[in-house]
Amino acid sequence: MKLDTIDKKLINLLQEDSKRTNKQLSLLLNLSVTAVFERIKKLERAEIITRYIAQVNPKKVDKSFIVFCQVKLIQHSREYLSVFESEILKLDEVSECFHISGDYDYVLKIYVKDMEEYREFMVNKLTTIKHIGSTQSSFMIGEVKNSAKINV
Amino acid sequence: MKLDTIDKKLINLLQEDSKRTNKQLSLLLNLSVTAVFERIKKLERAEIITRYIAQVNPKKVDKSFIVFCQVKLIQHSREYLSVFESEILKLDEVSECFHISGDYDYVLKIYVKDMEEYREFMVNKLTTIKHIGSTQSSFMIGEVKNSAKINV
DNA sequence: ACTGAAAATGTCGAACC
DNA sequence: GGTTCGACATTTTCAGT
Repeated sequence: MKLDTIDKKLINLLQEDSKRTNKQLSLLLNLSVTAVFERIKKLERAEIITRYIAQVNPKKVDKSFIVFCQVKLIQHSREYLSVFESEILKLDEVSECFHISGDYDYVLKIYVKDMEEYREFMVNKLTTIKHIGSTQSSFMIGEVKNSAKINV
Repeated sequence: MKLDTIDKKLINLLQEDSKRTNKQLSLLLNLSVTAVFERIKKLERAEIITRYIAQVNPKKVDKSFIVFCQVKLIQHSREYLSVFESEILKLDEVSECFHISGDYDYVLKIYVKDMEEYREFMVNKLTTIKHIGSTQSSFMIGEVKNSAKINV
């Protein structure tokens, strides 16, 4: 699907705040309410906008200990990869997991309450997964930018 | 604020799909529409739910080249940190940036079109920032999990 | 893409358990 | 804390042009 300037603006606006009403958007974009409505539906149908979510403040829900954990497997056979990946999907603490190039195979973003809970997670969950070679954890000290936005 | 089981369920549901209507939520939670409405307002007022956003498919908007870039500064003085951080905020390609412990100081999540655009970004934007010691880029090969969710 | 109108939801007060 | 009821405002949705 081809996107014009208005589509791009609309996508950016909805990535910042999806609770804006079509009326508000229509004013920002100089369109009618219906035109906005139709553009959004088109973006949804084209799966350019995939979903709408609420964002939660980790500090207020006892998940302020945030860790980036890199994982290396002992081998890179298809089987090892898929065992690891399907186990990761089951772990609630893991919010994101990406297969990456470089020294390590995966990077995980993990939300827990504190170091103790992280230790529990590592010992009883993550490192019980088969075929893990090594891991390296980086703890989040501060959040500089967390836009969750792809600027188009 | 103290959260009961229903609050937690509600938070998880809204993190998965914030477009659910209060009516749908009321059925899922065995509450009245009004009760759902009031709980959500309370969560918003308490800033437990901070905002609502649309998620975009990077492949459909020409941003399928995703990079985790770790950055090390040459020194850790307050001044160097804040110069770096304020420069990062200006870069549209950087969706997320966190200050982390460990070998590197920061990790960045970057969305661009392709390797060429990434090279442009590195040469003309990122590495022109003062006080950067070294960087290390990991390219995303695959997405295993991208829930953007904090399970409570 | 627009206008206009119907249908669905959101919002909130009141009375009550 | 929870409920139902009711009413109005707002928004979504869709015909027709």
